[in-house]
Parts: sequence; C-alpha cells; structure tokens
Amino acid sequence: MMEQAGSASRKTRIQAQNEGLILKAALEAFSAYGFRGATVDQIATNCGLSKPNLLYYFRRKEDIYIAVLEHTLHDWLEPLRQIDPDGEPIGEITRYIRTKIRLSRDNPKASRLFANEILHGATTIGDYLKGPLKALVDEKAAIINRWIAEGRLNPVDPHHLIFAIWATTQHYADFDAQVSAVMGNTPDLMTKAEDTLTTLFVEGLKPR
Amino acid sequence: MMEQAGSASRKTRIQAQNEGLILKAALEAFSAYGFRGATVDQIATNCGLSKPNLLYYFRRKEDIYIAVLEHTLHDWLEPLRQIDPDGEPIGEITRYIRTKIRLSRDNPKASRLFANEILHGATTIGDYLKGPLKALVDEKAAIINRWIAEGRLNPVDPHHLIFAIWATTQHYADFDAQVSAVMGNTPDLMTKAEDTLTTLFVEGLKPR
DNA sequence: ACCGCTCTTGACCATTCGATCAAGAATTAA
DNA sequence: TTAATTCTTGATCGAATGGTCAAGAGCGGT
Repeated sequence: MMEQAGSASRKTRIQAQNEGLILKAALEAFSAYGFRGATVDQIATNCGLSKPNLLYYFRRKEDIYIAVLEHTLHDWLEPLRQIDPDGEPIGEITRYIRTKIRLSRDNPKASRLFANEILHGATTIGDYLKGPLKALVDEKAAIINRWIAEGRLNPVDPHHLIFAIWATTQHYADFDAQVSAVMGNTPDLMTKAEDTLTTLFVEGLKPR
Repeated sequence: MMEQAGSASRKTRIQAQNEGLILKAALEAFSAYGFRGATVDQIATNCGLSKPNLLYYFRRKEDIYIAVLEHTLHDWLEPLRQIDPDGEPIGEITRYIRTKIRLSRDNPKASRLFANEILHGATTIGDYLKGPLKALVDEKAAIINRWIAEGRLNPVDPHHLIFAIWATTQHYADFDAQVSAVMGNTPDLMTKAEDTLTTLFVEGLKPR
C-alpha cells in the first residue's frame, strides 16, 4: 500500500524524527533569510539530509514553509488567549506584556519568521489573520472595553493597545540587529526592557 | 573622457532622470519582496528600462539596494534629530510620536525596506547603525535622562522608551497586512492610532 | 554638419535553485 | 528468511536570474 509521507495515516518512527529535524532547520533558514532567501539545499544540509530525501517528506519548498508557520502559530497566540475576563485588569495586562516579551526573548526565530511573513503581505497566513486571529483580538478588545467602561482602566482604544503591546515586545526579537547595534552587549537588556515597558503601559493605563 | 555613471562628476539630464526612476522602482520592489526576492528584471520593467540599461547605471543589484537604502536613511531619522533639548519634555516627545507615525503612514515602503534590512541582520547598514545612529540615540537619551533627573518626566529607561516609540509607530507600516486583517477598512485608523499612542505614552511619562 | 561621448539593447553566458526520476539500501511485518 | 514497504541518493532537467558584451542609436558641444 503506497502511503504519502505526511498524510493523515500513522507516522513511522523515522518519519516523525526527520520531519522534526526538517522543521527545526527550516525555522532556522526561513527566519534568517525569508522564503525566497532560504534554499532547500541549505535546509537539507542543516538537518543532515540529502535534498531529494528532504523533498520526499515535503514535496515542495512551500509545503515546508507552510508547515513551519502553522507549527508555531498556535503557541504564539497562547498568551493573548489566557487574558482572563474575570481577572484584575492591570494585573492581566502586566502579565500579558511580561509573557509576551519573554516569548520573544526565548523564540526570536519564530518571531522573525512571522515578522517576515507579515512584512511581505502575509500571503500564506492571510486567511488565518482575517479569521481566527481577528476573532480572538475582537474578543479580548471587548473585555478591555468593558474594563474601561467600569472605570478600571484609562480609556484607550483596545485594538491599538494590543498592537502597541505586540509591537514593543516583538521589537526586541525582530529588530535585534538594530537594538544590539545601539545598545552593545548589555547583559540585563531584556529585564530592563521588560521593566520599562510594564512601567510605561501600567502608568499609561492606570485610571486617574 | 570615459565617465562612470553615478560618479562624483556632474550628472546628465538623462542620468538624473533615470536614476530617479530606478530608485523609485527599486524601493517598490525591495520593500515588497526583500533583497533576494526582488529581481533586476522586475525593477527594470517597473521603470520602463531594459535590464542591461538599468545595469548601465548601477553595475550590480546590490548597488541599487545600497543606493535606495542610503537615499532614505537620512530622512528617516530627521524627526529624532529635531528633539529639542531646551523644549518642554512632554511636548517634545508628543511631537516626535506624531511626526514618526505620520512618516510611517506616508512612507510605508521606506519603513518596510528598513524593517526587512534589519530583520535579516542589517548586513548592509550595520556600520551606520553602530556609528551615527547609536551616537544620535545616545545623545537624545542623555537629554531624556536630564529631563527625568529634573523631575519633568516619569523615570523610564530612555533607550527603551525610544525603542518603544519606534516599534509602535512603525508597526502600522511594517505589519500593515496584520493590522488590516484585524481591523478591516477603518477610514480613521491612523488618526485613532496616533491618539491612542500619544495618550498611552504621555500618561505613562507624566511625572506624578 | 561633425564628432566624441552617452545611452540603449538583443543576444548570450554561467550559476543557482527547485524539482524529478530511477534505482538501490534499509526497515518492517509475516 | 522473505517479501512488501519505506527510505535514501546520484544524476539530471528546466526555469529563473544576475551579469556581460559588442554594436548601434541618440545627444550635445563646437
């Protein structure tokens, strides 16, 4: 019985192992050079497979790209999902900022992969952004609006607040080259960043 | 007398015109597809020149890329330069935010060009970032630190404050695909963004 | 009108890169 | 052990792409 590698059927031990290696090497390559810039040869070499062997698991370069994007997309939005409607507003947002900046610190390559995808028009994950992402953001924006109506937060547009948190936290991963150039080698850079951002947002959001 | 196109000598009318067309088309292509993704053919077609003719003005693809980067780099930092040490702190920073977000709104392609360059390691403008940019940022950070010492601003790390302003303002150009996917077609999006960001930063920076 | 220089182009080259294929090696189930 | 299936690879193809070249067309100063 002929079986397509990566189909819905049960996976072989070798399949699972090699697909894992490929996704890891692909994240490395695509985050560093973008879709066009990364080469199949490079990904294959980086995970110790021959090029035809890699293309045995993923038929086309684009299939690898889609797989690695989807593989990290869910985790990336988890912190936003965990904002608790019944929690204390300032605390929830503070926790969100701290979780998000640590995620960027620990997974800079995933951050850069998304940044590159969106920067060039999000042709691959456009539908996901317009669907599940928009739904999630709208849901959390409604919660923030309720907090504002209850006088527990300074009135700001919740969508733009979320954008501001995304932008500031991911900045340290996406624009690392610039941050490093300006700051040099400061060991406590990320903790300082975390403190500055939480101060800024908390003071900006406290009702008065 | 043989003269290299684009040398220090005076430029022909045709030279000036065509180099202008090339830089415009190159910004279009590089900002949309990145350095590797954009093709010389594409740039040539987009400005109505043949490929060999384009390469008569810029010998290598990389030369075009460097030229278009340098051409916009200076303007991009002008708003930061204009922060006045003798001005009123909150007013100066408010003006900086508003100028920066309008610059992103009016020149999204330039913003994306830089974003892509930095995202992939800033190999071309790395020296500029470590030199003139770092010097400028350090200078303005010192001013902000003085304002804080005088009790005219809430104490926050000035470098990270500047990063936060860069990140939030450029977000609307660089991640337009995401913003559009989540927000749809809201006509007053950018003015709303401008107001939200200024509120957030001003309230976060007011001394108390 | 003339002449030197600038500008333009069709044809072409070398390389890179994604993808294919046939054939053989390794693994697994009986 | 055997046979079916899965896995691996050297060789190769075609398209895309950056860059070259020689030859001709156009322009500007005299």
